Amino acid sequence: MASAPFLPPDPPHLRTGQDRIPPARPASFARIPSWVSLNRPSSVKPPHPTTTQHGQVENLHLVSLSKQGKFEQVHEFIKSMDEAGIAVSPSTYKSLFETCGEMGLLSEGRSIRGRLKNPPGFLEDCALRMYCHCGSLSDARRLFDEMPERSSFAWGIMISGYAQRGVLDKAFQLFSLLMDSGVGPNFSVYTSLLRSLVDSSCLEIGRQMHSHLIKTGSGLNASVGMAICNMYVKCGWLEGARIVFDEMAEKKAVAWTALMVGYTEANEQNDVLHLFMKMVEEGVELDEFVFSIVLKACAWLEDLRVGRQIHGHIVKLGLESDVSVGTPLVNLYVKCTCFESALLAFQKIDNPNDVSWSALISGYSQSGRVEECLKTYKSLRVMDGLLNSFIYTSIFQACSMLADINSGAQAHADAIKRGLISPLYGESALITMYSKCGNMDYASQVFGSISEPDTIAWTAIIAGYAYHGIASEALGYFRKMQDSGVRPNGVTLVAVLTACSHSSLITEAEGYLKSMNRCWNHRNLELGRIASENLLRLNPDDTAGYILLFNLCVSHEKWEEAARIRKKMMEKNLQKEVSCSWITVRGQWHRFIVGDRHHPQTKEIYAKLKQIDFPDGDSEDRSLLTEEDASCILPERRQQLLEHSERLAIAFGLLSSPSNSPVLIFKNLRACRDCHDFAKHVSRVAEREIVIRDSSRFHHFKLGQCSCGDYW
DNA sequence: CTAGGGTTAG
Repeated sequence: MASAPFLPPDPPHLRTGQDRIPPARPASFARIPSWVSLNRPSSVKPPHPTTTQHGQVENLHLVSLSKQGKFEQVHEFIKSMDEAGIAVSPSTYKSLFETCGEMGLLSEGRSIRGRLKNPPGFLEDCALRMYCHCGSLSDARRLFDEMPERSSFAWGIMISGYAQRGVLDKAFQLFSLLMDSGVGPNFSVYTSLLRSLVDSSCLEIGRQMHSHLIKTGSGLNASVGMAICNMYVKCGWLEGARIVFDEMAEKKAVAWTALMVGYTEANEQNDVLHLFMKMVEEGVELDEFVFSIVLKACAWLEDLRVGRQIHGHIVKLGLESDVSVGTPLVNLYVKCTCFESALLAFQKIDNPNDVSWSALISGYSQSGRVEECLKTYKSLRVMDGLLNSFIYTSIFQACSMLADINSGAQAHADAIKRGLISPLYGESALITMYSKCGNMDYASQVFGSISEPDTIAWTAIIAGYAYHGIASEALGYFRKMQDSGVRPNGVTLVAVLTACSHSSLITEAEGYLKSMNRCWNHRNLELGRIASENLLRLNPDDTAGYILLFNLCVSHEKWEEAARIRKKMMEKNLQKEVSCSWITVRGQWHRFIVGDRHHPQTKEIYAKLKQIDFPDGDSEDRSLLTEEDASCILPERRQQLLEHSERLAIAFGLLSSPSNSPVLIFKNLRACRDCHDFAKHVSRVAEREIVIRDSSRFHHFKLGQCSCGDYW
């Protein structure tokens, strides 16, 4: 082997069995694998035994090795070529530099550059580009400074190198040197400089570039115009972008899209729609980019009417199946809470990608279709490349709705293995998931792993402890948050107030809470009517607005008014959420609704309820009526009270779990007072710890007492 | 040279 310098030193994939390569013989073409000739420019004729020039095969082999990243072999092969007196050709060097640049192999690139004595100018440019691609601006600059003469390419490469890495001062310094040097700049210098101006801090220098271009008149072609417009968009100066845009001679869809992106980011969604209408009027050819951005604007505005019109346009153009159009369409319908339309739009997509799937999955979780959400996720797990960190964030959310620690922890572990936990987004969702599943240890572990928690992450952990009624921890985190300099928002304060309701550690917060409480305690019907009137004017379909007013009327014994409100809800087809409770026993789900008799152990469950023999509740305090309580006021509903879902779940829990373990129940709505009393009673007579997580918090019942202190 | 998906509470 060593005596055959032109042959691959180590081509294991060529060897079959004991097949050996004959020594000391020029390359056998039968043994040159097909990939040698791959990716050759068409101008280069494929080698042929009879017409091959000296060294051509070896050079080809070298290129091929480098493209496979086998640089150890590249060096060995170069050495053997040297020994055999075969030259490495300039085009091979060019290719080697390109590969090193693409793969970021700086030291390989350096050593190859080191072999060159007096290389031709174009090869120096290639080496320069290689250094820039590898991110070594110092190597690049050294080479640039040593060049006896610099082409306009070299200037462009060096300036772009600085610009792309955000070293703006050096980029512009060099640019002014170039202006003085007498070498005319090419367009790519301008566009790469403009492209490097990416935020509002660059606006001033961007304006200077713009005026320079106008003065010299050197670069006012379409692509430079586009670059200026984009620069102004990124720098947040939409007026400037608009002026440049209006002056463009020929406006293709790209230019419109760039400006629309600016408007969406500035949250000027109506301007996006106006631009779109103008495009349609002017007959601009619409592409998938235009639709994706205009659909995003509709989603923001939750404007279903316009959204459906645009959908119609998309269908006419036959773009419905395009993944770039179909995906934002799915999202539009999700945001407008039209889940059926979202699903239909998804089904029309030809090749849904991970973004499409994440739009669908987040739609499932946002519309509470938790089981479909998890089912879809599981089906994606066995496919390649369709899961991403967005999907996992939605999955964590779904698991917190289910309060299913098993699925949740599994998804968490899975996401860790795949490296798909999104910083802050996924982490905050995990904190909430573990909190809602009742495991504050895990929740705080996740929080502790975040290097720089933002407002939302802090809020998530505070809300978690508040949810569990552990005020001291919640307030401790709130103090730490303030110390860290992260600003709380309205949501944070709601969480803090929730925590405060069990503590007088922050007198101000307590006072605030008390003042809010007094309004409810006064049971001011007149004020309540005005408030709900306004609330319902904002959103006529808001169930909570009706329910609150209904409860208020009930507490004032205004039965007829209460009935009218109910009737109105029925007319508008607004349904209150069906109350249900669930429990997991040995990994199995058991779900109950009021008066449920579907469970296979129904007989035993009702027998157990009877055995507990809790007296029919007659709570005199109607100020804390929940939605369910209110319906219990009506005599025919009173019987139902005895069969509320959480009672069924508790009874089943007592029957089916070991007598020394706590019974953990989940409920989708707030616990009613009678059932709360029932749970206290059970915890005393059965001497069992009972934990109920309702829609607002955790309740830990022990020996007739509840951790919530009867406040929830 | 332009696009689409996800986080906290009541």
